[in-house]
Amino acid sequence: MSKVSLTKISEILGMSKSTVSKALNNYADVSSSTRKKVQDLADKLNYKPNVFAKNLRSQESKIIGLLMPEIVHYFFSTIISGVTETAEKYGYSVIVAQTKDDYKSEIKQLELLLDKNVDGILLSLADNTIQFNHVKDVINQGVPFVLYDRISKLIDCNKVVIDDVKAAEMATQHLIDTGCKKIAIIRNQFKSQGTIDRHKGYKKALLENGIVYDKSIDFEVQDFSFNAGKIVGNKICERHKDVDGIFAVTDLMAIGALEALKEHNVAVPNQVSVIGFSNWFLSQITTPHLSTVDQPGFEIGQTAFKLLHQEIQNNKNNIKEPSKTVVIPTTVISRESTK
Amino acid sequence: MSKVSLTKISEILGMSKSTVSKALNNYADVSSSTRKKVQDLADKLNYKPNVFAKNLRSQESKIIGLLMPEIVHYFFSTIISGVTETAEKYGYSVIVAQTKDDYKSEIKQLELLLDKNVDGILLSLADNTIQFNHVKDVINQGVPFVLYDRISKLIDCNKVVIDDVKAAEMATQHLIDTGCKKIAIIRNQFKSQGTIDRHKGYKKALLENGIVYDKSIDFEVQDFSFNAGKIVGNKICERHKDVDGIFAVTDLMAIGALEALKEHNVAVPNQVSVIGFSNWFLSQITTPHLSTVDQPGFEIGQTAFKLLHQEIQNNKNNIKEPSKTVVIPTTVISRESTK
DNA sequence: ATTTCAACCGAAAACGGTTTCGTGAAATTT
DNA sequence: AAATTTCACGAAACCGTTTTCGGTTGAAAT
Repeated sequence: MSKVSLTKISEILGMSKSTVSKALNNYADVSSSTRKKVQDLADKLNYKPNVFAKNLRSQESKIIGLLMPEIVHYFFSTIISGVTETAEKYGYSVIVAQTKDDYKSEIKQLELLLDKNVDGILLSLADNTIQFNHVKDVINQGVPFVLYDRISKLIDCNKVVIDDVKAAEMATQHLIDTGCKKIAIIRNQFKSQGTIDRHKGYKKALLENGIVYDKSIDFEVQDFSFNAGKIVGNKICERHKDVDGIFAVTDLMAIGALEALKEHNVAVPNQVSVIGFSNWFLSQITTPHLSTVDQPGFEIGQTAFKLLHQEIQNNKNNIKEPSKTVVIPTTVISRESTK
Repeated sequence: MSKVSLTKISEILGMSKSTVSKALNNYADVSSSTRKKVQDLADKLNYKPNVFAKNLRSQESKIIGLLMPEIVHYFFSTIISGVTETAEKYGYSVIVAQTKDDYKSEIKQLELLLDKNVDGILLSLADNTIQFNHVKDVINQGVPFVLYDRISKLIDCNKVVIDDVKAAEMATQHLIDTGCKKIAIIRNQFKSQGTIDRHKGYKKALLENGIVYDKSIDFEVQDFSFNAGKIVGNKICERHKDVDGIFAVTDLMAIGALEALKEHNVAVPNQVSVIGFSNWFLSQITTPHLSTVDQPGFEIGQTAFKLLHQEIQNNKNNIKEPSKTVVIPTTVISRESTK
C-alpha cells in the first residue's frame, strides 16, 4: 500500500531519477526506448507524482481560495458553482470559506488562506468591512487577488461586478413601463456599494420619467430579511395606499412584501406591482411568481476565476497589467408580479 | 518581497536551521536565550513557515475534499457551511466540488481530490451511481473517507445519515394526526436509498394506522423538480378528489403540488394537507407556509467532518476501528400547510 | 586519426522545512 | 579527580520532485 515514488522506479529500472522524471515529463533528451520502459513501469505500478513535492518545487499549489459573506445563500452558492467548474477546467481546486459578513472573520479567513499558500484569492467583502488594510496587505504581498460582487472602490485590484445602478434603473423602468406611477423602494442602510448604487438607479429612473422622488416611501430596513420586507409591506398597505409599485433591492424582501400585500388582500400586480433583485431560485416559485433582475452568479464566478487566472499567469511572467473591472450584464425578468 | 525562510533566519543569527526550527517549535533542547533571539527575529521578519515544505515532510495537507451532487442546493449548501466551519476549528480547509449527480463526474472528481493529496474525503453519492468500485478503491488506498446523506449499504465506511424511514413515517403520521385519511405520496423512482426509505416510512405509518396502501395514489416522477410536483398535484385535483393529504419526499415537489392545488382552488390545509421533506429555506416563505421534516444539513456536515477527523487521527496512530453510522435526528415542522 | 557534434544519461543542487543522532562542554555525582 | 549526567547545539538525512550542467558515448566530418 506504500506509495510508489520516482526514486523507487529509478531503482527498479537501474537508472537515475532524473532520467525517470524526464521520461515522464516528455523531455527531449531521453531515448524513446527508455521512455517507453519508464512509462510502462509507471503505468503498471500506478505511479502518481507526489503533489507535495511538486508544490514545494514549483511553489504553487494549484489551489485558490474563495471567500464569501455567506455560503447558505442562493446567489453565493451559484458563485461557488461557477468558480469551481471553471477552476477545474484550468486544473485548479477551490477552497471555500465564509466570513459570516463579519469584518474580523474576514481578516481571519484571509489569513488562513494565505497560510495554505493558495495561488490566489477571490473575495466578496463583508457587509461591515469599511477599512481595507487587510486586503491591501494581501495584494501588496503579491498574491493574485480579485474582488467580486461586493467590492470597494478604495481597493485597487481586478474586480467583477454587475452595474447595480443600471440594473436598478432597468427594474424601476420596468415598473414604470407597466404603468406604475408611485413606486416605493425597500432597501438596506447605505453601507454596501450595492445598496447605494441600486438606490441611485431607482432615483435615476424616476427622474428620467418625470416622477418626483418621495422620501416617505423610501424605506430603509436593518437587514435583507423576509421579515424586513414584510414589515415594510404592511406599512405600505396601511399608510401609503397610493403606492402602486414596489422595488425591493433583494428578492427576499420583495417576497416579504408580497406576503404582506397578500395578507391585506391587495392584488398583485393589479393594484401593486412588485419587482425584486437577484433572481434567486425561490423567485420562480412564489405566488405570484416574482419579477426580478437576474444577477448571474455562475457567470460572475466564472469571470472572477478567469481574471484571477490571468493574474496568476502574469505574475509568473513578471507582467504587470493595470487593474480592470469587468461588468457582467443583467436583465430584467418579467414574471407575474408585474404586468 | 521575497519570503523569509528558516535558512535565512539561521544565517542571520549564525546558527543552524535545526536550532531555529526547534526554537520555533518549542523543543526542549534549546536554551531560553537562543529561543528568545530566534522568536524575536522571526516575529520581526514576519516569518511564516512554508506550508509546501511542511506538507512534504509530514505527508499531510490539512485539507479535506467535500464532494456533493449539487452545490446550488439549499440542503447541500448548509452541508458546506457545517463542514467548513467545523473543519476550521480543527485547522483544516475544505476543497468543494460537485458531481452534478453524474456517476462519471463522481469518478473524475474523486480522482482530482486524490491528485491534490487531500487528507480525507466526504462524499454524498450521485443519483445514478449504482456501482461502487471507484469509492471502494479510494477506501482501500487507505484514504480517510466518510459518506454522508446519500449513502450506500454496499460500501463499508463511516457514514452520517438521517433515518429516512422514521422521518417519513413521522411526516405521514403528522398528516394522519391532523385528520388525513387518504394520503398520496409524491416520490422519485426507487434509485436512491433516500427515496426507498421514505417510501417505506410512508407505508409503515399507513399500516400502523390501519390505512390501506393505495397504489393509484403512489406517484412516481422522473426528477425532484417543482414541475414534477405540480404535474402530480394537477393529477390529484383532476382524478383523485378523495385525497386529503399529500406527502412529497422533497420540499420542491411539495411546493409544486401546492401550486397546482392553488390553481384548482383547493384549500390548503382545509381540503388537502401537504407536507414536504428537508425544510429548505423556501418552505418558510411559500403561501401557505409548508410543513416539512427538518433535515439538519449543518449538523450533518459537522458530524461528517468530526467522523472524518477521527478517522484521520486513527490512521496516524495505526488504529483500526470498525465502521460506524451516525444517525442525525429529524423533527417534523408543522406550519400552515397542515392543520 | 583526430576533431565535432549530436544523442543520451546522471550527479547534484534546489525547494524549505523536521527530526534523529552525535558531540562537546558544563554541571553534577561518586 | 574521575566518572557520569545534563544541557545545548549542529550535521545530516529525509520528504519526492524538477532542472541545470556536465560527461560519456558513438557516429559523422575533417
